[in-house]
Amino acid sequence: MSESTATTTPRERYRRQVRAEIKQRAREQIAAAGISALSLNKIAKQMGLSGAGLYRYFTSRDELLAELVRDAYQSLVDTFRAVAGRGEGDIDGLAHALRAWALEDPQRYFLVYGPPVPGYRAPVDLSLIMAEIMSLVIGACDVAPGFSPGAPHAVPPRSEENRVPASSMRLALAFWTRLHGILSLELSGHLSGMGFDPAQLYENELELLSAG
Amino acid sequence: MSESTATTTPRERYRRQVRAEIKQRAREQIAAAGISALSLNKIAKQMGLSGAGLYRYFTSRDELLAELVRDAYQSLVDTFRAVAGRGEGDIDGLAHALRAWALEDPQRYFLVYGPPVPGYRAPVDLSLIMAEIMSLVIGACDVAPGFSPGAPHAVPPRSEENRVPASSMRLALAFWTRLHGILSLELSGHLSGMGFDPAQLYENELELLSAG
DNA sequence: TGTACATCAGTGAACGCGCGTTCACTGATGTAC
DNA sequence: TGTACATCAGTGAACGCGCGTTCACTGATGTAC
Repeated sequence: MSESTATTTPRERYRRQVRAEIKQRAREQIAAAGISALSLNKIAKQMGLSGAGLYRYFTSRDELLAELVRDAYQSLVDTFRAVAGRGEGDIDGLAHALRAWALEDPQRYFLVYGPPVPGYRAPVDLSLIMAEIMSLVIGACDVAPGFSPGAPHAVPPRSEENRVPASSMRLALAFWTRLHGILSLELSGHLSGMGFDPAQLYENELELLSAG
Repeated sequence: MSESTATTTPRERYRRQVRAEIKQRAREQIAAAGISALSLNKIAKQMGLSGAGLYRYFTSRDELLAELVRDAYQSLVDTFRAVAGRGEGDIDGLAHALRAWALEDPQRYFLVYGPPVPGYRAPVDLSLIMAEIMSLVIGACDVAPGFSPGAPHAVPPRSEENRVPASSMRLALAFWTRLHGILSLELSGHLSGMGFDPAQLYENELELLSAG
């Protein structure tokens, strides 16, 4: 009645809702048994739909999978943006957000940083999201205290063409590779049973990065 | 005739040869399209066998896959052993061997360090191999020059019970996580197109590790 | 050296299965006048 | 408010496919005496 301010019709709302539920079930399947276990028919069955019904919402399994990957990227950039918006977009803030994001859903992490399907080409908008992620990281490293992780003859990226100082770029790379090193080993189970806490290891590396 | 010194019968030799070829084709399939593309029937077809014929050599697809994983682990420990045997088993030697091993066959790398199948339990002998790999790394870090990657309140593994100094352990962990960080990002394509050379980045981190 | 038997590689047909996807359709919901 | 039409969610049957795996079998290779 007086809810004419809604920009979406009931049908649109319903559609979005069903799409969301499909993706949710898909994520659960992937979390439970890996990407190859993703099955449209199983999702339909879980939702009480016929298998064919799903094709009202996704034109193919590949499209669904592509959207899951997209969402995974998007959720990381959203997380980083939120942290930055709260004024906590420094090295520490981003690092803790990254770890929380990774642990919250390991399969989502691997959707982004796991082994690529050989021959798969990431669409352009994904590259843009990745670029934004990196630029947030570089921004955090830009205002960080002096840090020199490189040896004298280190070869940083040629940065004369953009305005990122070489030292910031080096710090950003160290940030990114070191933290992902811990996360990827931890999430693939290669740090467990070694008698120490991965979280502490993470904090260790983080302190080194924050205050060279 | 006079070749009675051979400990293997011709049949055994042939068997080993065919098994090796099956595994080789399997590796090629995985390298070309990922683990899920591994198909016994396709392998058989490639070799001019009927699909059923393969079951003389592997009792199931899972057994084949398990052997590939085993071989992957084994090839890394063999590589490390060889380097150590040549007297180059220091931090530098192991690091370069690790990188060469990873780049030589990225899918093999992911077989070991990629996303685990949720619910899969590694057999005991794999744990032993992993332990040997880590002990070679720790050994290299043991004789390395003084290094303190940890902040004052770092929490290294409790090492009173074994004989690995805490500082060696800390160095070994930094070695392992930092190098894998670069490798896993590089192999999943997340360092490309950023205008710098991953190999140089690797050398940078390595120098930091070798000479704190 | 020759014969009798056991071992083993490999075949071909068949199994059930679950998959993604298409198609013609029904019935409910929304829209225009 | 009522009628005529268009839109769209969802069904059910069917498609071809490739998969892993089993089974009874043939024929070649090795072994024992």
